[in-house]
Amino acid sequence: MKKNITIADSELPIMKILWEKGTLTSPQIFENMHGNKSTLKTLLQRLVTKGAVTAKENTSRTYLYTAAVTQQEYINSERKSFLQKAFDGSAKKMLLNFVQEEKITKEELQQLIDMIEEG
Amino acid sequence: MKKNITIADSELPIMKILWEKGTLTSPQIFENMHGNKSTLKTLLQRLVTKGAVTAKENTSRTYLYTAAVTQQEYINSERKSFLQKAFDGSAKKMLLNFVQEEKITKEELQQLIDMIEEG
DNA sequence: CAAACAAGACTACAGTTGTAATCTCAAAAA
DNA sequence: TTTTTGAGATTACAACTGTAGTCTTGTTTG
Repeated sequence: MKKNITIADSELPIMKILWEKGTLTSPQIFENMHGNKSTLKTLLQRLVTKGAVTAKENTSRTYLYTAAVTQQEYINSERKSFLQKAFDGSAKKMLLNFVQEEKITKEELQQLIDMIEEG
Repeated sequence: MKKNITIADSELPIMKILWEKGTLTSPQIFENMHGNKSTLKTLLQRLVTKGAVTAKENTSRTYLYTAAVTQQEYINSERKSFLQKAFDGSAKKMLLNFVQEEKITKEELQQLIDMIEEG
């Protein structure tokens, strides 16, 4: 059974950097970010503990950090959770709602259809 | 400034019943649900404390509960949060992802366009 | 009226989250 | 070599969550 790794909102910025840049040392991660260093260290630590990020020994006393959960896995998990909570799991209901709330235009829908047809 | 009321996952089933049925007593809420009664009481209590549900005195010692946050408000809040976390706030990116992941078909997109055109 | 019932109030408790300070100690700098 | 630095480890702590038990007391039942 695969354990369900949850990425907290505060931890997400770190994941985004790792998804974008690949493998980095902690200073490299942090220089791409704002916020209190101590807090960031804690969040990175937690991600490692959870298994969302792997830490491979680099020089003694430092590590190279890499995302162990892919962005698509994260998105899939968030999508499922969102659809379930707000639309009983139905992507169709959601779409309808987005259209009604005007978060999506007819033009955008048409572009997608065109995209699909082009393959 | 409006306070940001957060509805926890465990509390959502109660909200869903209130959204569906309107105003109910706690026994009426609970008879529509599964789960430990004591836990449900706690969750209902928390919803009242948060202001997500209002409790109007009924007979002495009992209340009538009503959702104070609408389902659409909840959905909007979840939508914003989901789009932000997974797609930098872009509904378009999300749609593209759904199409790629085959959560939405060309036919469904076409139906929506037709719906918009009919008004 | 006495006993049982139960809605709501109060208490409990561990895990997660957001936020951050302090401690350790090897490596870099002076 | 002595000092400084800083990555990582450890500790802190309150709010929120998930889950559930106990206490109070008015109401219902026998």
